[in-house]
Amino acid sequence: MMSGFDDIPFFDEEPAPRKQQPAPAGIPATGGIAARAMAARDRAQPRPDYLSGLNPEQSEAVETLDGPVLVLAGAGTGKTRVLTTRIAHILSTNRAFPSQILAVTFTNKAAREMKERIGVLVGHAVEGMPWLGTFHSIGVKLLRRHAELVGLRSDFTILDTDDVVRLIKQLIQAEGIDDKRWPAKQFAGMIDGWKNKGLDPAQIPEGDARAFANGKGRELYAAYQNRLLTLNACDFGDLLLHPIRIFRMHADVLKDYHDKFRYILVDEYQDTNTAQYMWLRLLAQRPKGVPQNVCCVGDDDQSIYGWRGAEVDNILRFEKDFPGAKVIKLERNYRSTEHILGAAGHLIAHNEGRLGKTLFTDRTDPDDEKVQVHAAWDSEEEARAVGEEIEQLQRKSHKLNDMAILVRASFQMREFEDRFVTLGLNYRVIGGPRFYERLEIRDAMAYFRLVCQPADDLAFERIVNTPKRGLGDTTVRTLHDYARARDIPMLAAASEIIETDELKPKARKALFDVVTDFRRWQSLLETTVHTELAEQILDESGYTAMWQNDKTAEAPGRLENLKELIRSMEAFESLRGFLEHVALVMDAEQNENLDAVSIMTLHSAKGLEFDTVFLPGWEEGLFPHQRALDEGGRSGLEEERRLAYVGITRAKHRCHIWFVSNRRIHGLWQSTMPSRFLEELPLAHVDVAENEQSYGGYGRGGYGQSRFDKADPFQNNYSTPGWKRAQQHRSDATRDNWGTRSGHAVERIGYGESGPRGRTIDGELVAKSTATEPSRFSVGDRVFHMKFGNGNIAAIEGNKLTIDFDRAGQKRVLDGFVEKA
DNA sequence: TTTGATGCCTTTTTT
DNA sequence: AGGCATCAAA
Repeated sequence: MMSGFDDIPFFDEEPAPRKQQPAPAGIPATGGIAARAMAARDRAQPRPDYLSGLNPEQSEAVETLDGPVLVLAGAGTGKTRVLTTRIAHILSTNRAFPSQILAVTFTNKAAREMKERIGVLVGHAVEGMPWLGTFHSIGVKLLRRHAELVGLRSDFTILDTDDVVRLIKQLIQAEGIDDKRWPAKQFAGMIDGWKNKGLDPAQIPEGDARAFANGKGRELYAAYQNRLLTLNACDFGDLLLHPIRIFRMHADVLKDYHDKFRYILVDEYQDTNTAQYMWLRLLAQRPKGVPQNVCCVGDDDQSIYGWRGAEVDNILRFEKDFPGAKVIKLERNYRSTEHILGAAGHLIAHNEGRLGKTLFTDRTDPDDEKVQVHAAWDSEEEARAVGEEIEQLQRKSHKLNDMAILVRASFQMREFEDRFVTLGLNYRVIGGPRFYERLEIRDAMAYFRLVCQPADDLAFERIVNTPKRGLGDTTVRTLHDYARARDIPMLAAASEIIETDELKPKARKALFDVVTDFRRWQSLLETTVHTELAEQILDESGYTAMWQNDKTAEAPGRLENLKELIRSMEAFESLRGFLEHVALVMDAEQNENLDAVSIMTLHSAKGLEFDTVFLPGWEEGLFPHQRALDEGGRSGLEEERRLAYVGITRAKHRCHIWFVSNRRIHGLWQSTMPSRFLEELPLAHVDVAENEQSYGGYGRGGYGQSRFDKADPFQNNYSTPGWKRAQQHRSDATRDNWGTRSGHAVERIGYGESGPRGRTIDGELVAKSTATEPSRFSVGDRVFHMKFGNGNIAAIEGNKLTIDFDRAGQKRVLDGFVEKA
């Protein structure tokens, strides 16, 4: 949305067209004679090693150092290489010191990777780059320096989502608002949304403000911000917003950073939200005539985070924001086969409002496989068949590490996991529950936080009665009120209140012990090695013992995690340093060295590549997701399509797409239609894979007429009444009409003899949601099926029957297709 | 405090 | 459907 920027005075100032002007002192001359001289010097010298091997566009992106540059880097076009080489180039031409480069990424992973790769190019110099990091980590660094300008102390705490929700809940209750009707979590989401847009409580739209808690939205938001200040705390959004405030209100501070950052680079620019954009504009802005050496790299076709506030618009209007910007497109792809690029390119061409790139590759290998589209009866069969293919590849000595299953929604993962467990296939789920989000880790962290930052009331409340110390709600409430009345932190309140007789003797004693413990730990903070102190805290507090005495199945794992936590502290110098790391880096490294298939969502796959990629679940309603359609309309659909594009372009050599005709969603069996994206794939690069083993020998005419003898399953599915109806709403007939093809069956890289028992076809999309009705059959019944003949029912699941057919073997069919024999 | 019941939600995720 | 979280009651 456009909200926000236009009323920011600072941005209204149109930068003048760039013209040659003497550079102010302290900034290297970048135009005119000096520049030409430098360019001449550069030419005179042999091209440095790191520049060789770049294609012309990449070179241009690396060597255009003056003025704004937008690099539109398609998938697999060497984006990271350009970024890292550009930095190396800046450093080795002495344009700037390492500390004068601001390089921003979105994730810690990306930052880490960039640092490593720059290290390879320039060696130790990378260590002198303190301003390479995520928006948030750089934000923290800025804020620690200037905290007092926004009313914080520099040792402020960073709250994570969980803390924020609990805090908001308290505020809602304090206002006397029903927290059932107005969930804290929802409000936390709203605040997050506002902060993504860079809005203060005073700036939020009236409508938004009224939408929550009978119009108290604005007051609550303001109360929340106040509470954060008293707690000396920040949420993630503040890590961006506070620096923005500081830059706006203190021109001298901003000027310092303008002088400092000679070069600014931003990765994944298409993912920036409004707040990040404002932050960046403030830093990149220069006095008129001074070049804005800002280089943003991104791909509008890979913008998949609109739902969390990313503004594709930021990348689309770069040239307006930075007049005179040079736009460089990287379209030469080094990752995928022509078929994969062809399929992806054709798909994404259905989006409007693109900057327009077409990936190409020189490689043409007749052996390259087209993108394969497969059909399956249901998700179970889908998982089984994918498992088969993986084993097949494995037998041809492909590494599991080179394969990935990319799903739209995480509930799809389970089916694959189940199957792989059965097969004994190693797999790795990426993006599951995070280490630092585990209960025991958060508890332990709360102890550490409170030792380092006694004002951290959230931490205090979290652990004051963990393990159980008889300090229940009543006591905590009393303490809370006491602290609030005097405007002091709860730990401080605790040490006061135990001197009084406000509490019952039992609670008083327990609280006394807690206070004493924390005093002792605090006194050890400077003198004891932090890992030892941490261990000591967990032991003396009784926290370790609590889990040791716990006989539930998870307890040993939790203890193990605590050990792991202590171990991971070793890499840090102090408890404080560790806390900061955890606040910002919520992920823990996974165990590498294991050959395993990766299972993850399409979102978490961005930036990765695999030899073989499986894309299951391409069905209307799931992908594109119904909710994206309902809530996002056309742009929602386009974002889904970009997601599909991201999925396909992850593949280097093989890309296998699946759809099923029946899927269980929220416990109900639903018949599904193939995704419209399938229809948007170009015939030239896609094959419809047909399982040669389909029901044990159809095709040899074993079981009478099957419509599949005449046409592929797509024609069947696609000529369903429902599908046709769906088509009518689409204006232009699609260019790729599967229906024009007849009888095409792709030679599968075969399922061997041990392959799946065969696809139960029956594409008729008539499977009504009959699952709730009791089946009219029972196990053991003798039944007749039009195609498979006679058989006995082996099992019943809702309206799905597993039947042992006399001639066709075991199949699963819908009960609508059989009758009692 | 622990247990049992009830109600709710169910796309994607970073920091 | 089912899993989880929260809530009320013992």
